[in-house]
Amino acid sequence: MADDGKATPEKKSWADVEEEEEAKAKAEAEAAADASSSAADAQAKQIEALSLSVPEEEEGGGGGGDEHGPPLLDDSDESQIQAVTSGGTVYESASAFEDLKLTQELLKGLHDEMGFSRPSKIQAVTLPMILTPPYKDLIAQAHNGSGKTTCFVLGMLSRVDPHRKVPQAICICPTRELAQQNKSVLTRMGKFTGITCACAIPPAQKDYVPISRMPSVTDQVVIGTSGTLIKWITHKKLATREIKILVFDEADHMLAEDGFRSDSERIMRDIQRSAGGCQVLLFSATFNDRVKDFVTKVIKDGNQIFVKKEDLTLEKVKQYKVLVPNERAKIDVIKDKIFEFGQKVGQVIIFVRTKQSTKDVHNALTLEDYVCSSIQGSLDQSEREKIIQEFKNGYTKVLISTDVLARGFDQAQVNLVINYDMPIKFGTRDEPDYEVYLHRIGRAGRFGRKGAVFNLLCGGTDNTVMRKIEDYFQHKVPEVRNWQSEEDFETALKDAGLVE
DNA sequence: AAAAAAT
Repeated sequence: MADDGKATPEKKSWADVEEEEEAKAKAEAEAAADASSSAADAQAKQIEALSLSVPEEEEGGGGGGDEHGPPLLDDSDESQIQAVTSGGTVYESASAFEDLKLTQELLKGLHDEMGFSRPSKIQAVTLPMILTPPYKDLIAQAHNGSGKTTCFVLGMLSRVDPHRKVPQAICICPTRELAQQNKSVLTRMGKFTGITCACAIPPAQKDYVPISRMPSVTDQVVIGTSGTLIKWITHKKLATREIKILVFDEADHMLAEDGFRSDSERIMRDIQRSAGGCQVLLFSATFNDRVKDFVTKVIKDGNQIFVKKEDLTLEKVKQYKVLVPNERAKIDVIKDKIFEFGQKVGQVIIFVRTKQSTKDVHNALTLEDYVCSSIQGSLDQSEREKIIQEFKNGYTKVLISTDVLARGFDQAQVNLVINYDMPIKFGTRDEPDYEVYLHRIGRAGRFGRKGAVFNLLCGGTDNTVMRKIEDYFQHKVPEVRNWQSEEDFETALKDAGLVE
């Protein structure tokens, strides 16, 4: 009966750089002139009650790999959110997938293949917005693990014509792993529709074929990373003429981060030119003020859903500080505490700051016969896939990773996250990367499950970073009193609900 | 002092 969290794969015209700077300056001016009616604020419908209400875990019985549906919405009034949005259109929140005029094939995929019974809150609110003509753009923020993937996957599956063998939907992701994961969700959900999906990521070396010899894409949906998508478009392997819907997963990152931003702009411009525009969906758990301001200027007339940053931390994922005297002690904590307790409870991801650190930590642990694996973006593609596969299979329990897996990676059994290094903004010493922090801890507690996070802090800088994070999210993080005490760790895991 | 994406 104490069987917890079996896989529920949640399952689930355009500004130039200069214009953005201009927009930023303008926004600041506006904000100064009239704080109460800045354009972004006025339009944003802050739906604050969007946090998922998840039933207590009540899964019984074993059953390998069988999947549960998403948590049911409460039968309270809360489940009936009415969002009045841009253009005055009123959308009725969907209390059942049946309310959405989906095809029988799609409903079958949702119920039979995915095991979903009813929409999660973010799904209930956004799906009508996505699926009701006129198809308006959407910027949607919702908590980690709350079911965003299903929103845009269902959006793409509903809007493409299965009978036309031509690309009609594109989804852009920040990492290859996320692209593959999203493709896998879409393929499962669309199992009975006949819709197919191509994954636009660089091939493993062994599968390499020159782009000139690659056949044109005939799949209705293409999900990929920005560089490869651009490559396919440039070489006329991916026609954008009939694209009806364009999705940015982890949109704050894709639209605001250097490198990604220009790629994203490029793809939007291509579609704008050849297809005359299409519905654009932006999804992420994080949109900081700066990015929110930017994206609301890029996607002007869309519907918007935002969550206050103070409401973003997941209640069921307990965070802790662990003060250690030196770097070496971090390894000891992993060995003596995390391997001791953590991997018995579920799977563990250890986040480090650099690629080199993944190797260092991995080696240090391997030297002492601890079994783990590590991943970072410089590994060969086939190696990356193998490591992910082994982790998703549950074959490996402890995975050391750079921020390549910080966003979107969905593995229900992960209920423990270790911040071996705290995330800091590039070029700074003690300025936290709040978004990365939130995404990392969101790897635990998928779909309302319980989880724990241990922040390993060594020295003044780490403490400063942690304190700023607490202030930012207005969330006090308790301390594990003694890093050497087994009891203290056990108590923490008990409080988190991970051990009896 | 950087993760990521890709040529």
